[in-house]
Amino acid sequence: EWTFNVLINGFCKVHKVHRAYLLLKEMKESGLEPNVVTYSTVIHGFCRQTKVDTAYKLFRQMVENKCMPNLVTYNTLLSGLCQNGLMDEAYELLDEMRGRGLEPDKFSYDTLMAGLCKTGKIDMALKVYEDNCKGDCPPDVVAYSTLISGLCKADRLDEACKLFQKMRESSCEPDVVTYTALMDGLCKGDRLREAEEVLEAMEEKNCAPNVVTYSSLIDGLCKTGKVRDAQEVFKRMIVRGVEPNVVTYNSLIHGLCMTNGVDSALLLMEEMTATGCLPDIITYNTLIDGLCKKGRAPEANRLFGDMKAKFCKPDVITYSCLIGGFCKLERIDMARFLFDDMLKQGVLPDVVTFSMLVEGYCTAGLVDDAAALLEEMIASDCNPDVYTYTSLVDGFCKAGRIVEARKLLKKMAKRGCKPN
RNA sequence: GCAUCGAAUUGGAACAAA
Repeated sequence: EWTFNVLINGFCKVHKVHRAYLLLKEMKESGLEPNVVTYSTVIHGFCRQTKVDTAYKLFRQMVENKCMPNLVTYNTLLSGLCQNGLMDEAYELLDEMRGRGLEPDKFSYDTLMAGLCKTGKIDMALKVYEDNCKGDCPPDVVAYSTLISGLCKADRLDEACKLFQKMRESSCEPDVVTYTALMDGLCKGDRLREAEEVLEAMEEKNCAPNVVTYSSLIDGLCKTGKVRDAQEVFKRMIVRGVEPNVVTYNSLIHGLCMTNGVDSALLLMEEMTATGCLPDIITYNTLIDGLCKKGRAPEANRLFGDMKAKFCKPDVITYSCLIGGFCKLERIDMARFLFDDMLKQGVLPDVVTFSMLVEGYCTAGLVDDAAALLEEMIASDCNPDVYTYTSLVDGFCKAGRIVEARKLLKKMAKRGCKPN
């Protein structure tokens, strides 16, 4: 049994949930009953593939087989719901567990708070925290890190700093995740002085920065226009024996692309490959976008070919960047070709893809085609947003067709999209 | 403890400016 569980967990960890599930069935067929750990492991596997409904099916199956879910099982499902923003269902599940006499533990609360932060309900997360401060499940380092990260993402940096302070007063030691979350927020908010203080505090506590800490710092520096400094940090991390990973490279590549350095960025991709760090879809998308923004869509198209040759499957972002790139060059034929190609490849265009093409048609003077595309979009169940409408309104205006522009303005309001 | 929680990376509009 133990052997099966270890093996099943291994398959889940390498994203082979299906094989894990087959093993579970094989176990049953050979007369060995899967236990609560087996089920929880596979449920976790499904949850991390965002297949929550499949996870639920297995959950019901385990109950049918008279295997009682425990706290870990519930927490696993809870996490699956929270990661997918299904907070109402999460609360229901919490009630259900209480009903079965399973009191939520710190894992449950930490999971819940993470879900609330992720869905923008940070104040509710803070409420959970405050209640727990009074109750018998005091916040741990994970709770604090979750909330600090959430406050940062909600642009509430001062509150994040205050909470960090409170944490230290409450004798709960921050760890590398806590420091990194706060430093990341401060960097992105362009409060570098304070970010440095956090790094110094880390050093004092002998808490070593890891690859996430450095990557986050590099990204923050890039996003606030300090690519040179980011490059210095990149060198420093290597000196200190922390190996850059694909995220580190991607951040720097993005920074270079945004600052006239697309060619250096391309070189950096070569360099990463040479050091055995393989580019992923984000690397390719970043570079394709960088080239497109510089009016170098044909080169981006070649990179698009490279990525496919390396079995990196283009996604909706890849296509959107390319479509935008060719629209910018007013090569609307090529843009449309790519749009049809993505449909053929089974990649669904989203509101961004459509909007770029609508804009492309407009700038190429093909306002009627743009209007037709808007209809096509609605027909394919993709809701236009302010961006889409604004492009088309602008297209009509620039073509001197003010009456139609006004009509469209009314239409968008009628469709529940408020003009800004 | 054979299973559950927290931190980093990619795409779109108008106006103004050139």
